[in-house]
Amino acid sequence: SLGTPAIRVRTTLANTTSTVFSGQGTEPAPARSPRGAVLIAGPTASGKSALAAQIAEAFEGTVINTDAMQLYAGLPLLTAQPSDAERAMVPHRLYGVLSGEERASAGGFCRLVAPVLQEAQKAGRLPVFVGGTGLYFKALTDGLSAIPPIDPTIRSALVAAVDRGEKTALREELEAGDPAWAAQVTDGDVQRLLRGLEVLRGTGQALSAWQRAPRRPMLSSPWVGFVLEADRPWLEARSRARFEAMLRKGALDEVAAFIAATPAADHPLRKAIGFRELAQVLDGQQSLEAATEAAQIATRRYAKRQATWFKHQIVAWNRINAQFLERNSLDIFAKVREMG
RNA sequence: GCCCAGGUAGCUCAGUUGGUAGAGCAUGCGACUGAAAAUCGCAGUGUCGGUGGUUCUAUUCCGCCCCUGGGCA
Repeated sequence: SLGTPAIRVRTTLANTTSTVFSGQGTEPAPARSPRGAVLIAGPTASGKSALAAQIAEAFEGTVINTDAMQLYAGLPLLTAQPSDAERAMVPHRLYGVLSGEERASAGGFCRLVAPVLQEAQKAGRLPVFVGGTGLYFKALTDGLSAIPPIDPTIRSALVAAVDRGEKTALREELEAGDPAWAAQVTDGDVQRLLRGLEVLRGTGQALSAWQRAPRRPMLSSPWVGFVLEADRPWLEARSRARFEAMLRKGALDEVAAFIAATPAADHPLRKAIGFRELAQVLDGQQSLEAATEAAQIATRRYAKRQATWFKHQIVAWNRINAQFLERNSLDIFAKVREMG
């Protein structure tokens, strides 16, 4: 139907079925992958994992996770990690590699990426980064400031101070030591308040000063970025279907098993969308219908935050309508080919 | 049928000793340099159940009616 040797991209819900090319052998899979890297960002449930797997398969690439929650092991279903079928199709890296003892961060992500990237390049495989975490993409393309790791006891001391109600004093400390950063941090934003202070205390230098220094991007070679976009009703219908599919595949049991195995209340996966909602179902505090509805709302809000980020923070990428991936696939593949 | 408690934003509710109203959540928009599926900021919206009365003025007081929940019969 596409006239040329067809690359047919079929998106799937919930990363269930693997997607296929129906090129009947005519698709000229390049013998060598193009140099560089492919980046695919998009809101949840937009079909980016499937697209990434497709591109990686066609260009002999390696899919590299660029999603904070998917970095963790423990809730592969709920965090929508690629299915076994997709993983069998093509190498996937950095999915479920952290226990939760080791916490993800933008810097930690970069440290994880470095060897994976090197390995792919050495093997001549095209790195295909996919995920929904805008900050991680920014770290890849723009780099982070070279702030050394901060002694975690500094953070704990700060958290303890906040718990003691000393926020005002902390705020004053930040304003004195790093006025530029303090000006950007709203009163309610404890997370950024603490970050500013831990850098100040840990390095003796203001975070804003670190940030003024030039940064080195993770990706030095050429790359192409794609941002998937979609109408909200379309996206919402898909995310609803995906959540229901997760439930059918045992998301509730997965959450129960996770809680049993990992009681730590501060485990990062507890912030995964749908976790709290399903935990409440297990506790009998909420019906499954109510939980589904609540998870849906959380997902919608998350998708909006992602869209805002991609719209304003990631400007130079190719915008792709996720609703017509098939129609756009030739264009996408062409852009990947042209990159090198 | 009687008694009681309610009917205020999309939802849950607060409030006005009479001068046409607010919080949280939701929604919309936005910010974003090591927690980012995180964290945070800004912004709508209301015939205050209906109707009659008292009053300069009623969402607020009074009567009647309607609806919801509980109790008694």
